[in-house]
Amino acid sequence: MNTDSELQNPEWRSSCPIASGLDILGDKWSLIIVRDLIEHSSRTYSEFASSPEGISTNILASRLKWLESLSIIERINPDKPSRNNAFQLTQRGKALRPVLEELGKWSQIHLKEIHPTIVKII
Amino acid sequence: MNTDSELQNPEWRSSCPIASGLDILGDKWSLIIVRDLIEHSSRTYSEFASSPEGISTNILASRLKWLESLSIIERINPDKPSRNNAFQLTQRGKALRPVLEELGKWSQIHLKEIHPTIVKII
DNA sequence: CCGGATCCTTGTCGATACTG
DNA sequence: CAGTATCGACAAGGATCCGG
Repeated sequence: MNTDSELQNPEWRSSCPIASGLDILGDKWSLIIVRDLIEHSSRTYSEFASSPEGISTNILASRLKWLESLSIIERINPDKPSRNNAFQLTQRGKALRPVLEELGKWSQIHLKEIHPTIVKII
Repeated sequence: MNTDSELQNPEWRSSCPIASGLDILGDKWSLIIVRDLIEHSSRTYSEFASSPEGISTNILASRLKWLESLSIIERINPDKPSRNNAFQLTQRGKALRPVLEELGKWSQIHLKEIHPTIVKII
């Protein structure tokens, strides 16, 4: 998904909106990052890393770059870098909330039999 | 995701519903299969394979098994096998429709600048 | 033909160690 | 603290083969 050359240049499998959304967000981590930013509104690198799902640092860095290049997230302080410079959702990112809400609702209803300890978070 | 030993036995990263939904559906192909079954209500192996996204046959077979083991899809004729035995959504699978609708809406609005040929399908 | 299984190559993931 | 480097494991993709 994210060899440097592909940053900001996704490969579209088709013109279907659903497939195109999955071209960008169809992996195990991107929407977890968005979820964290819906819950907390602002998050640093190490706060992402401490989420219970346990993303590893290289994957986290690559996903943050990816989502930033797509204007789904942004650095709160665009210049002066790194150290304690947290991320937040853009408008485009905030608009993903209904997607995550519907997914969360579906999971709570339909996964509780096979995943007994599932609980509401968002 | 789908070594034989893991069929029907997903690994849950956390108790968060969103993360759990992504544990099952967070890849590039599973929701494409669900989308096809929302559009067409019934589909054979080769019909899936002919969708514009171009899934390869080994990935398709593995995802169909995976989704079937999770009772998201099912064979229309449970016994008498294979040959032209199409798949359909279960209730659990049909309940994913709002998730796909929200994703499709988001993509149409927010991806059209970077993906000019995006069009509505579902 | 259709529904896969198999083989092989390439790419991506993920753990851990390390650096500015 | 915010990443990058490295390396092994595994998944994706393409091509081809096979049984009914």
